[in-house]
Amino acid sequence: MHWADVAAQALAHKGDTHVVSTGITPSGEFHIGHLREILTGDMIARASRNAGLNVDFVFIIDSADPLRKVYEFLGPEYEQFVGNQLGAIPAPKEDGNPDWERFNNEGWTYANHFLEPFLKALEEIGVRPRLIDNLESYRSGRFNELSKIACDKADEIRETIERVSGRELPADWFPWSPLNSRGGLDKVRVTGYEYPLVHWEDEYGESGSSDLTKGEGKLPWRIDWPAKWGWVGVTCEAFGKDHGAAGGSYSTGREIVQILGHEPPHPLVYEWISLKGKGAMSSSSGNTIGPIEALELVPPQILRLLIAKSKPNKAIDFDTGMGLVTLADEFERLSSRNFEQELAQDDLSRRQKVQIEDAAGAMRMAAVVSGQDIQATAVTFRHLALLAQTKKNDADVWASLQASGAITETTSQLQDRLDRMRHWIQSSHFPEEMRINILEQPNAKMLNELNEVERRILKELVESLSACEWSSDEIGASIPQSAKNLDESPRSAFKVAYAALMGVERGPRLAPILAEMDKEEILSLLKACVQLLE
RNA sequence: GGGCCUGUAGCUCAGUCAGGUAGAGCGUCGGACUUUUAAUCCGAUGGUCGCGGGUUCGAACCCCGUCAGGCCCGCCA
Repeated sequence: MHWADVAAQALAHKGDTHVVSTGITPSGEFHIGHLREILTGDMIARASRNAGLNVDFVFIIDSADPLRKVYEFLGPEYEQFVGNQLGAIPAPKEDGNPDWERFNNEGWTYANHFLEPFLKALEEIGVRPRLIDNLESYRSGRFNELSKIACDKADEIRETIERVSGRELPADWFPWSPLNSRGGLDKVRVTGYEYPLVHWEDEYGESGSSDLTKGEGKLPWRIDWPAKWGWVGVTCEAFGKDHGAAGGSYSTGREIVQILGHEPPHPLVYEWISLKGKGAMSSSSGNTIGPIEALELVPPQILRLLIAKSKPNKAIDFDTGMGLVTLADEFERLSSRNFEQELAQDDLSRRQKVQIEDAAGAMRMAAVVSGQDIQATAVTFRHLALLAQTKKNDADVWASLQASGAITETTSQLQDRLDRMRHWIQSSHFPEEMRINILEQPNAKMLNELNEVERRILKELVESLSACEWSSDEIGASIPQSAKNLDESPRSAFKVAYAALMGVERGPRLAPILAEMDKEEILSLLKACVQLLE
């Protein structure tokens, strides 16, 4: 059974109506690590609906969280906002400094700025959660009731956090962080509590009272989270392994939520996604791939497959080079399989059966529209990469595919894929080994390995290519002909051609590539090869 | 120091919950295709299941220990 179906089954045991929740702090650019958070939730929700459950899938935007520091991508003017809530401060402009104009005129905030492109990507990926703005929820009083309980039972909550996390809280700790005189959540101390007011004193010498029914502050994270579970009615949440450790925020949260009078949600811990060879994803170090950027390279189904095929507790090493080719080709293979037919065989071992079911489940989760079958395109990424590099315009790509019988007509799906492929080829992520490289200078090492017969074929090749008309068909006929002229296998002519032109043993179909190149350049390269051997 | 997760074929992983002859894909190698889609098809290759104990008729799986990597236990997702 696919992991999402396993989670759905666990939920089904508890009831038939569920709220699956996800949450992210919009503190900077979103990356595909964040995608795992939201896709894990999406897949659980989808699997649960497939299992006949009634599911509300929500994405809580943690806009009430404070700006922690002036990140590298921010200008120095942000110093004044450190500690202030992300949904209450201006977005950065191009130069990194605050865009006061949009903030004042449209209320365009820091949180909006980073959230918007992510939401766009989500739409393309087929994720449509109900959005909940956390700051707005505080301001509109959604947290009232639970904030009151938290403050009333401050001692009990303190005891829980200290016992479960094993750390000691400061003497003036209080389960409500009031906003200070400058709108920040730090540099402030709670001095008293009389519902609904929390009295405070800040390091700027000011003091005041925070009305917890009006969102003049927020619950600290370890209480904020369970309080959300409470008022939203969350029954299932997937979260990163940082929260999942013993003593982490889930283990305190599951107790605190009960103090608040609710039940903890079914947890699912997921691992991080790192970038191949570059370590963990991190927005601040620039070591990041955004969902938007990833979508420029591969279609959304493949991005979904990346998450779907790995169990949540497995770390994913995202590779935008050859790994992406392998992933994409795997996607093609999977989409052309008929899982029902495979499962109908009766001599399957338990192991084989599990494997087929998991593959089928992963593909169900990879579909952008739930329930929609994924059509095989019959064109592998490798092949398309080849065509995209050798054919300048799209029409020629389609003509080639039709000629080879791979496709009968061009679909929007294929066009879409070709567009992304061209993007990928132009990007720095495209792997060198996939790039078609015609040599500029002869590769002596490869040439020296040619035997006598092959060297004669090389000369013959120069002759026949000089004589031929410079078209794909003619070149395609001339290469094997040069070997046939010497009563040798056509295969050996290709070996010679690859060695001379690309310095490799095997390669992509040569004729269309050569046809796109200058005849004289190719001939002079071949002649140089002949010379080198003499 | 305490805890959680991970460790299985060259690579990515499944299989661990319900113990029953070590699996898949990729890669590699070989063959086929008398003009090659780095294609396709066929075949082969490949593992002291991190290590050491224990329980059991039987352990990758359960128990104890141990090593390695990651993470958490700092009002930070």
